[in-house]
Amino acid sequence: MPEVAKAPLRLATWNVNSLKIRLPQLLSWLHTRTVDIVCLQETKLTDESFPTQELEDAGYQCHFAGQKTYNGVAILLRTERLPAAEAVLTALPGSDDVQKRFLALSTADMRVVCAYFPNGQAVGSDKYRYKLQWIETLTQWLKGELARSERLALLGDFNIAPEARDVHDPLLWEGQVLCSEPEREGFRGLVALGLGDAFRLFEQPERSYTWWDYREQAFRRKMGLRIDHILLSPALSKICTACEIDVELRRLERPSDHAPVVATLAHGHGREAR
DNA sequence: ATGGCATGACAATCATGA
Repeated sequence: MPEVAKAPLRLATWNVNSLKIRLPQLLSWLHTRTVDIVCLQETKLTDESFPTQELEDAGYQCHFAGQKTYNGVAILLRTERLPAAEAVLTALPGSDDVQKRFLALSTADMRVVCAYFPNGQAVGSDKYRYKLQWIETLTQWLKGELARSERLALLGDFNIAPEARDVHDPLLWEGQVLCSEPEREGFRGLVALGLGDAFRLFEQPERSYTWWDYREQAFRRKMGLRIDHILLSPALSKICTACEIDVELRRLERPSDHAPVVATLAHGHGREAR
């Protein structure tokens, strides 16, 4: 049966490294790109200081889970396009984590999960063990969530470069944090739930990365890692028509060290025929 | 030599990031 054509739905994830500093860039980006769902990490803002008014004025409904100084996540929903969020979760169930790294909500018959994975600091450290445990808890929760929601998207800063081609110098990074085998196993565990790496659904340029160190002119020298990802359940992978990294934001004055990743879905609310 | 930036908290450096 014929289906009414709808404008594509665009989902994005961006580690802003301080929303206070990056708000002008975010507003300008939202103004020039059409993105419907925006997941942000490292807002570094308490909920009281979240720039709700500015973002509502820009046409977005705001959901956030923040804390002072570190971490902090948010999901922006384009009001004109999307119904109000439901079933909002501001903490990862099964975790007693005080760090604000997780936010989930439902809109347009879709479960959207925004995640800021722990960095891990160094292989073998306490923070590394915390990272692996956090990934395990997320994976277990997602397993149940996928049983309930056919249409699910996991977006965020995973702090994992899944494969050698996601690393500018695989030998230099071999076994290091962000690239170690246990972390990559964690990533593959998420994929094993049925989640597809939207970026790898398509042919991509070589040396595609989402993070470059502020030091050593790493961006200019293409010394990056692909650690920010959009993972889609099978029903969403099927309607995903594009996924790209918006490197232009890394070129700006006073940039975040991460660039956004944007995925396009062929239609928004339309259910797949059954 | 393990830093080099950047950010926030805080008031000279220090924790953290990746």
